[in-house]
Amino acid sequence: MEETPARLTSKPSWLLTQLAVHAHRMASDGFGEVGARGYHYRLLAALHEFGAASQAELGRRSAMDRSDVVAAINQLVERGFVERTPDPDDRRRNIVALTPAGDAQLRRMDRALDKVQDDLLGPLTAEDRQTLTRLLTRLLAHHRNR
Amino acid sequence: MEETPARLTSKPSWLLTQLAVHAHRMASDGFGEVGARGYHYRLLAALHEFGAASQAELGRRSAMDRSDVVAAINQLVERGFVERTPDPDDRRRNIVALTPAGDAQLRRMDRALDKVQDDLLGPLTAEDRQTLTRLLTRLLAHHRNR
DNA sequence: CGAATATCAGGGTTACTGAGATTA
DNA sequence: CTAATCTCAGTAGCCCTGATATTC
Repeated sequence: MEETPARLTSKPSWLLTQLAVHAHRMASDGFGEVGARGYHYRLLAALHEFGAASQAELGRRSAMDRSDVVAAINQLVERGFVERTPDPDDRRRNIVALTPAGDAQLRRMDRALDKVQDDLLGPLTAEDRQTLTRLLTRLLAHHRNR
Repeated sequence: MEETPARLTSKPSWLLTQLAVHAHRMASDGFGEVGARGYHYRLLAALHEFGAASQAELGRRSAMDRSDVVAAINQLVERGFVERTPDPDDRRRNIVALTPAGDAQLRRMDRALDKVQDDLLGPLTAEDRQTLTRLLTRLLAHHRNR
C-alpha cells in the first residue's frame, strides 16, 4: 500500500471522514443482511424511543431532511414496519407509528450494529473507547448547536 | 431542537458519521470558495508530497476509486492544475504532474482547510485534540489494513 | 497466459434545494 | 398573511461495480 500524504493524515477532518467511510460500509453490510438502510434505523430508533410522531419531528430527531423522511417512511410502510395515519388534530401532519414487525426489525438492526461497534473499535481499550466517545460527543454537541 | 435517540448518540459510529457530515460540509464550503472539491485536494496533496505519479498510484495514495481519479484529473487538467502525459517507459500509464498553478491552488486549499480544522476542533483543548487525533489515527490504520 | 492500467457507463447512499399544495 | 407540514423532482459529492481496450 502506497503512503498517504501527511497533509491528509495529519488532519482530523480527514481521519474523521475516512473512518466514517469504514463505519458506514460496515453498518451498510450489517443492515443489508436484514434488508435495511441507515435511514431506516434512525427512524425506527426515534419511534421506539419517543413514540409515534410527525414526519417533521422524526426528521429533526434523526437529523434527516424532510425529503428523505418521506421516501424512507414510504419504504418502511411498504415493509409493514410503521403505519402512517393523518393526524386528526392537525391535518397538516401524518402520525407515524411503530408496528410490532417494526419493533422486531429494530432489534435485528440493533444486533447488526452492536457487532459493527465491536469491529470498529476493535483495537481500542475500554478506556480509549470511553475517551473517544466523550470527545466525539462534545464536538458533535458543539456543532449541532451551530 | 428535539432530542436525538440514545440508540444513536451512544454509538461511536453515529457520532463519527454525524461529525464527518459537519466536517465535510465545512470543508466543502471552504473548498467551494476556491472552486474546488475534496477529491482535488487529495490528488494535489499526493502530487505535491510524492511527485508526479500514475493515476493508479494516485488513487491508492489518496484512497480514491480508479473511476473517480479519471474524472477528477480531467477537471484538474481543464483548470490547468495538473498535466497528463503518457509514460514513455510504460505505455499503460499516464504520468500526472503538478503545475505551478496547481501548486498555488493547493496552497489556497491548505489555507481554507486550516480554518476548517480550527472551527471543527474549536471546543477541544490542545491536549484533547492530540488525544483525538491519536485515537482516530490508530483506528484508521487498523481498518485500512483490513 | 495473467496482471496492471486507463477509461466509460452506471448504481447506491447520504445530504440537500426548490417548488407546490395544504393547513394551522 | 405567516409559518409549518408533506410531497415531488432533481442535484451533488463520495464510494463502488462491471466491462472494455491496451500494455506489461
